[in-house]
Amino acid sequence: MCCSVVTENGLPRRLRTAYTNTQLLELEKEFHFNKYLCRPRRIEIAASLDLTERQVKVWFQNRRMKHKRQTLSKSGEDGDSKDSP
Amino acid sequence: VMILRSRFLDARRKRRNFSKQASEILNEYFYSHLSNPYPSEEAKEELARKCGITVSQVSNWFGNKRIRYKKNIGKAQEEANLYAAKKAAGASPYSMGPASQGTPTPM
DNA sequence: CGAGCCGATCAATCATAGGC
DNA sequence: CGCCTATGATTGATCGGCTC
Repeated sequence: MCCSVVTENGLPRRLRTAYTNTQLLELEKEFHFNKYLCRPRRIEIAASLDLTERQVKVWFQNRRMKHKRQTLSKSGEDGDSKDSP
Repeated sequence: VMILRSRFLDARRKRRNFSKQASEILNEYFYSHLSNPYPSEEAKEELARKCGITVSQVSNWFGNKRIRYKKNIGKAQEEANLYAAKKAAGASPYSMGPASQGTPTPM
């Protein structure tokens, strides 16, 4: 539905749309504001960035996962024996 | 598409290939579990320790390996399979004991 | 019953390392 | 030295399972 599963010859082909820097910048900005979006806000953002609600929803989910992972690695490693910038 | 991809200079991908030993360990596990190359979280942690890399890196490695292996099948993959099977038989890697990680032989 | 979230994975792509 | 392939990392999107 969202991404044309181009069945050019019977082979499903999902396309990974490349978001523009502007879209990513706005999404990041919003994410810093809230980690979770309410429906109205999602609709608003989707419209302003020309993305579907689903894409915005998925972007936030992936972003949360990424955030969790980064947080985990930063505090997850105890007195390891490594550098420290 | 070439003008807008700097990604604000992501401090990304300053990668370094894994050590030969780490690759050996990962490949041995992969080929000895070809029917289900999906290590559990615990197995990933153990592999990560043995390889001296992070669990995320282990996940990345398996993700890449599965896809790239699938994209070949019938190539040197067969050979790699034999190579791994031979090693598994010759040496005594793991092949079990997910909970018993007593790894007295780091190499 | 359906919507959103999480965790894992897929799949395509980016960017660099390494071999020739 | 440049070119080409191998390889690690990133990320848009999907899948199954769970919660509400």
